Amino acid sequence: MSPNDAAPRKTAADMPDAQRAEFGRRLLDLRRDRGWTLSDLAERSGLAVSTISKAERGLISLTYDRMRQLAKGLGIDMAELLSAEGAAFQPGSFAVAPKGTFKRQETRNYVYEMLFPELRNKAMMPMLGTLKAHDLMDFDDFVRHPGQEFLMVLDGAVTVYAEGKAPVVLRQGDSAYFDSSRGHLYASAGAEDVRILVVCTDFEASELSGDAPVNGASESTPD
Amino acid sequence: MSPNDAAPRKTAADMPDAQRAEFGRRLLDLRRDRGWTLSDLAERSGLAVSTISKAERGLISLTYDRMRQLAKGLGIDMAELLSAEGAAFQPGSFAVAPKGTFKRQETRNYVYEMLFPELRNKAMMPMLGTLKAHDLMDFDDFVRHPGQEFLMVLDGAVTVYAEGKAPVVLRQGDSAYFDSSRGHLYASAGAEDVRILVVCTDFEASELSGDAPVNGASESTPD
DNA sequence: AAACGAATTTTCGTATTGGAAAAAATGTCT
DNA sequence: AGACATTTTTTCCAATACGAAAATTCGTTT
Repeated sequence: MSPNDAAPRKTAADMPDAQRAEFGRRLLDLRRDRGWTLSDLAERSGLAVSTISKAERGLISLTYDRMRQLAKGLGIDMAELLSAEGAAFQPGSFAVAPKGTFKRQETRNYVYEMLFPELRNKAMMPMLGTLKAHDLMDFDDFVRHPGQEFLMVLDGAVTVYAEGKAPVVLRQGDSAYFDSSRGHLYASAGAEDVRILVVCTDFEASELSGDAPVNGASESTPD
Repeated sequence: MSPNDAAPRKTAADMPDAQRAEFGRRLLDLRRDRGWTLSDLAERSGLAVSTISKAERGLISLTYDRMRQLAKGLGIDMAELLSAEGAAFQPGSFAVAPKGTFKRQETRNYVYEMLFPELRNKAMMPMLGTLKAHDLMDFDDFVRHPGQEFLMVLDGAVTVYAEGKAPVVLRQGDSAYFDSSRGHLYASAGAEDVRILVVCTDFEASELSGDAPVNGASESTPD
């Protein structure tokens, strides 16, 4: 392999801007919530003024050591510094989705009916799905995503394939719970369509960020 | 100020070794728990083998971007990557609960069927419940717990009371999603029993350990 | 013990972070 | 509006992160 063929180094510039920018905004908020200037935080944390400024604007990606210094200077722990990056789930939120109220979401193997798409930053992502009988699933690519997944069969029978395990058939009322970073795939197990409920955690917002219109409106009234 | 008086740049070498080393050990444990080589994790995360190796041994301080990549590759979120060694959901977990497989859990107002009680440290707590028709609910005490809650009506009609809101009636197939620290209560809305599925986040293990007295327990005990 | 493949560590060059100082922008007061 | 102080951003250079490849170590088989 000649030098020209070397894979380009993945640079910070290749990262999605949104995540770095969100962290920066959070850092800025934490500082301003305290009424501090960049100098104040610099003194308390031991970081340079310019470094903090650049981090707040998402221009640089801080190292672990620097983040520890910042957390200490802000009087918080690392989890808090990194938690709820961006907007948090709206306190007091209450939303209702009547049957048939969802946002359609297509993936390679499934069509999902996302519930409560208007609720930002949910810890859980509930969705309904129908698996057609005799659909050919693409077994070359198990689905994987960080977090955990709960499956309940509402109607029919589904075969659940989990990487490294024998397939298992679940029927109406049965459920499964698993680490969703493990490869997994669902398929109808019988002659009829299957109706399932899936609830996932830890979805990246960008994976579900489509702004398509909601099929019907659901009440969402924070008080 | 002469150049000799300039404050020396705080280098990574000046950081306490213990914290960086601790992070490195955690990263190593996370990888080994999965039975992965450095190459495996490198592939999944997009980081170089040598970078991961150096991070595990505390030789370098990873940037935020790189840590995000690692978390994604490991199938965990940032909080878990940075959390102190504590209880974690078992990587690769996969559990099936056939209909009727649950642990009974009684609270003041409800009797729940907890699903997957054997899975420790779940991000979600799925449970089924039956609300008896004509049950008298104790309206003096809304239920509250930190986190978020998803409700789906499997059969029948339920009235959902949320503090500060008008009651809303949900029927089979309807669902609700809300901040569970907001006071809430469910009651049968009709002449027949109601079957519901509830999935909660952020439960303290102690809240569901069954240690609480069945009747007479005060829901207003601060934690 | 030797051979071999796999896994990890080391090396070295490039890219990026990080800090100090200068420049620019912003805020306050008259 | 102008003067001045404060805050933030930009600039430039040194230090360190990072990746690819080479070297070393480790594990398995004969």
